[in-house]
Amino acid sequence: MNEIEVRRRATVHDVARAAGVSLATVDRVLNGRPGVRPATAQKVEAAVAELGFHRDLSASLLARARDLTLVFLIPGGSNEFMESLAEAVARRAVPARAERMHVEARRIPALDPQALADALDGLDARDWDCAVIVASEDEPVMAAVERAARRGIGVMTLVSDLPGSARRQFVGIDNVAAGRTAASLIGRFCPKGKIGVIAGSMHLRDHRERLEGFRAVLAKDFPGLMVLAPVEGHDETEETRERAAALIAGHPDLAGLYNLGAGNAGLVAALDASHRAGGIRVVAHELTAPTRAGLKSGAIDVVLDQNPDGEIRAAIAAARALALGGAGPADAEPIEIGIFLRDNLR
Amino acid sequence: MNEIEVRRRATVHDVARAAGVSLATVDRVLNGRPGVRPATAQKVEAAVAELGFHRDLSASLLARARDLTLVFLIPGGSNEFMESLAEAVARRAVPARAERMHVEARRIPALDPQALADALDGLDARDWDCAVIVASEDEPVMAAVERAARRGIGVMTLVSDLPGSARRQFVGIDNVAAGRTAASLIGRFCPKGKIGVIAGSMHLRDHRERLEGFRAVLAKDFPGLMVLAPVEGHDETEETRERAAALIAGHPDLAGLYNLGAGNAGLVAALDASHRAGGIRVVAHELTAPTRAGLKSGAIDVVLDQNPDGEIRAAIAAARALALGGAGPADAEPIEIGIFLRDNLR
DNA sequence: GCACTCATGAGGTACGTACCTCAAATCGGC
DNA sequence: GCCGATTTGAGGTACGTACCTCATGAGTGC
Repeated sequence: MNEIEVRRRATVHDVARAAGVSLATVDRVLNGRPGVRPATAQKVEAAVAELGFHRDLSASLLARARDLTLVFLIPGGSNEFMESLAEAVARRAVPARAERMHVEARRIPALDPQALADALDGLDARDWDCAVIVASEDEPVMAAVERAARRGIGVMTLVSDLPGSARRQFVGIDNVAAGRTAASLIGRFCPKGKIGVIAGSMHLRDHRERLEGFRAVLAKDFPGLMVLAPVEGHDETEETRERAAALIAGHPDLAGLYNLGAGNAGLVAALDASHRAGGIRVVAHELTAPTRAGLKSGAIDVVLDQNPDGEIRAAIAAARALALGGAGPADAEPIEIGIFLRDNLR
Repeated sequence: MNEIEVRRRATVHDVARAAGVSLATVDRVLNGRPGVRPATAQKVEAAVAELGFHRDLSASLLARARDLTLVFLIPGGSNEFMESLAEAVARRAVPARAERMHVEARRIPALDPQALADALDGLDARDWDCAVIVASEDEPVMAAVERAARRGIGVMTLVSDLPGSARRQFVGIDNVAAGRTAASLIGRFCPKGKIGVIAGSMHLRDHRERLEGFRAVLAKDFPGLMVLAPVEGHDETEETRERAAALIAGHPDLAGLYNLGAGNAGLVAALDASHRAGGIRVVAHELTAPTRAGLKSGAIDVVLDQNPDGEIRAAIAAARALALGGAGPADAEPIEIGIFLRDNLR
């Protein structure tokens, strides 16, 4: 069709020829099998680089009897967004199967670093090619990621990143930008007054980043607003309700509320109970049943959303890319931050 | 790993056994080769349905010497969004190649039904599995889609749909919802006054749908606003500038402006020249260089966006699904409408 | 019931990779 | 320069589908 089409993709045979070794040796190097001298391995790697060889995933998955396996370790609890992530995994399982991928979601205790580490440690590298975690930034998690990577399991982070670890890729939104957007909306909505902030946990990097972006824009562009110290609702409905109720009751001049974590059913309940819903400008995260209800009733003004289906799709695509390239981080396109008002609910 | 994993996918061999025919016959039926009695073909199809057989795309593409080919026929002209679609195709060409797909973008004259029809007619079914068009709703286009489908080329529509035609799938946003969202934003921004509307062409279904949604919400929720008759800028910079300038000059009480087509560089130029930028609330479509500039300068308040990369990715995925299933429309997930203010530019 | 066409079966090769076996070559140490 | 261990080569089969040939089956018209 054109010059690109004419030029055949390089195959393992080409690599063998270019490196001056046999097919078996190329295979040993590519699949990390033992019994190859470093000097020979280097010859092969040089040929791979020179030819721009990339393993043909279709053929590779066809030849292995087994599909590419990918497990999502998703926090449990009353966090509706995590629920929707798990549902998205289930939805994508069917089409993924057509692409020779087996994807599965497992729920683990939320905000429990040791439970996440244990779940990672429990993965057998013979069964799983890749694991996707919603990371909290804690030492046991870092160490478990390291161990999994060493066993040959590619670890990716979803929603909340773990930079500096052995994770191969992060899939999620720019949380600093999300916080900044929340601030710029709240700032336009509220001429003056106090702004309350509710987080899930400061151990979650995504929450810390949102707070950082939020504070930065408010401080710079809206000096008339005063940000209260953030309180933690641990992403649970009831705890978030209590924190929100306390904020509302304790500050009669509360102009805005930013819940950068989950537990939005509790937030809406507290707003409704206070009879000040509609008088306080509220920005929350993730389009779920409670935030939809809040938007419709007017209790919530804006919801910032990271499309769970899109994230799961991106994670699955990234896993394929990892399996294909073997090497460096595939450049994933960033997930968009969705902004939802009552009128553009999907 | 679990019961799904254990249960092998059905193969052509299984289908042959279940239908009580040979492999060759199954192959003839699946690939539409001649020489099969209708009764036999039906037996095979029944077996396919019963076993839930789906052709293994990896193996299929491996066996055909040729990659799956997909051509995007994208309007040319000064329309920046179309430009970004073409760029997105080029970007996706590389990863698509790893999935054994050849994708290519061709530019054709904009708003020229005959040119589009000719381009479709010029596609050889031996070279192209699938074509993606940005359709205008005109008879020559409908007929050409019909002919292409008859030749065995799967046609999909992008951005603007062509219902009732032989197109297999539409990839794009819900344009009625986009128009409604524009109205609900303009409505909140403007207490009263006249609202101007600029369209590209009323032959484009997406533009008609946006206008429909826009008018419906304004009429229902914001009766204080008066919508002027829409003018056509034909998605060209200069023509849009003239139309916008005329609207602004002709209506000193113009409160809002909705450009539901392209040509935004002209819109911004007209606003700047009028010295009323900032005094008129402006909603436009598609995040491109001119709309970004407009957001930053304050000339444009909100941009509604359909992520071109996401659309191209969805189109490519849909093409795979079509090639795989052969049958009915793959249920594509709808493309999200992005809302961008100055502060959440990505 | 003959010649003929058309439908079907049987079997092969190919795609690019994974994984296996077995023999042969090469290496290091002494 | 010999031994034993390690490294390498050669070649095979398999995955699931596409596409090919050739032979044989069934069906048709006359």
